[in-house]
Amino acid sequence: MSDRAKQTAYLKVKEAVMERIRAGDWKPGDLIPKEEDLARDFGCARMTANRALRELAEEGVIERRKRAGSRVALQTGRNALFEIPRVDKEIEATGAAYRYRLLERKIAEPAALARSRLGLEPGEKALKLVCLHYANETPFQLEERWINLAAAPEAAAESFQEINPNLWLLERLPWSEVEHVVSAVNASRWAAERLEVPEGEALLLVERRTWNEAARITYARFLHPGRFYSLSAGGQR
Amino acid sequence: MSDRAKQTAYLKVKEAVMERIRAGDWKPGDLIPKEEDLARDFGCARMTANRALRELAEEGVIERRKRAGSRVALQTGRNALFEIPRVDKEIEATGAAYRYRLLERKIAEPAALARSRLGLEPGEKALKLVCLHYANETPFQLEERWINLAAAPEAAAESFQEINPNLWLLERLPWSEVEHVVSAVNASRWAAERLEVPEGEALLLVERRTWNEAARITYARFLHPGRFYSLSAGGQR
DNA sequence: AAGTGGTCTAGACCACGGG
DNA sequence: CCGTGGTCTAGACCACTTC
Repeated sequence: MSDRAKQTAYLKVKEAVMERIRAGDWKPGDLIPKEEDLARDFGCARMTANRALRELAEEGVIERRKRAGSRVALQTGRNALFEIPRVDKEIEATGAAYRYRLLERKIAEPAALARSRLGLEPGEKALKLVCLHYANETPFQLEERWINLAAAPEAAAESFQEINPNLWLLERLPWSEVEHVVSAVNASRWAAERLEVPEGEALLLVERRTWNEAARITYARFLHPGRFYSLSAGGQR
Repeated sequence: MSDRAKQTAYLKVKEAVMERIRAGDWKPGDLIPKEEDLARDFGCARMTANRALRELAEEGVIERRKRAGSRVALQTGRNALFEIPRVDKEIEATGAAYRYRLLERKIAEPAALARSRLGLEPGEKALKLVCLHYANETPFQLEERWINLAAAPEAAAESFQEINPNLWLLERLPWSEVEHVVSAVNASRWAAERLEVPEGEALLLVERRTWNEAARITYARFLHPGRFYSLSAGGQR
């Protein structure tokens, strides 16, 4: 079940809020009490309530906006278990400097594979982006991404010169479903040149599809040279 | 590009610490200044420095222990959460026939890498197994596994001719922690022959470590040709 | 035993953004 | 405009761990 260790005050608040959400007292989209009220109710300082809510927001349980207050996140799913990896954070977590570069941007009809992943009809167009993510000036990830303009029309107006597509999407479109497929491929000449590895080198390919109730949002292929992912899971449940 | 937003004090501290780490001033294992000192140096409150260090610890950049101080994390790469393990029986789930074959079984001292994964001292021995898993008579997975005999002494009496090590372990030893590391490698001649693929073919390598409160149990390397993993995540929990 | 992180408080000012 | 979150402070006590 959940933590019974209600020793620290901010955890008490956090657990209590989660409990109300779990119980259905506060449903997705509902406004929850503001920090000040929570602090009063729990007899703690506002900073304590703040930390509880901040962590819940980081975990995706609630969404917060100034002036508008905190609401239970719409996506029923807990991002706590399945978070979308963020390249920039992963890289910075290793102590390396993160750099992003856009290689290509065009609006075109996707090839058959990408088209089916996005659920588009033949003839429909989408936004294609190709970009490179560097860790300390070394290519770390080559990204090939299609964005469904029907789901994210604002993308057509974004240059993606400065912000990476993943961040841009995360900030704008809530997803409710994600699928990852991981495989290994030999580097094509095209990929090898960009990743600065020998042709034929084994690359880790991660394909990701994201969608919500309304539409398929994006399909992306990430290519990584060498070692990459570390998935860890504790033994609960 | 990293954050230019040095507006907030705790981010200033965080960035500054990361910068020192990146620059190599503070190397993995090094002690970094304590909160109090950082607060003084940056002219902020200790809670502000605390938040900076707390976030760095959450991101895996540093490790903190009471009384012992904060150190630059030793492990350079990790992060990115995914899902919990999967079962080998998924071959059957695809409708293919599953077959298992033991290729090798011996008790020996593991090489350095495996030894450290199992947490053994030089000279200690462990049980090594090599086996192949087939889907419809096609090699699907090549498994190289070390079992810590201190944690699972019964394994020494099991032939593993008929039952695959994963199942055997699952039925006997409850694990509380699992770690997976996924990467891509080019097929060595040895692996290529057994998997019946060309040498140099890109293979998906999954390393798995399993342990419980008492001891490290097993370390396994799984090699897969071609496509392999499919993780999907909706909302649950 | 003592030093360090972990947390807490009761105030405060600011910035963003909904109304 | 003005309420809400975002952050900050200058103290404080506690808990854990190493010494």
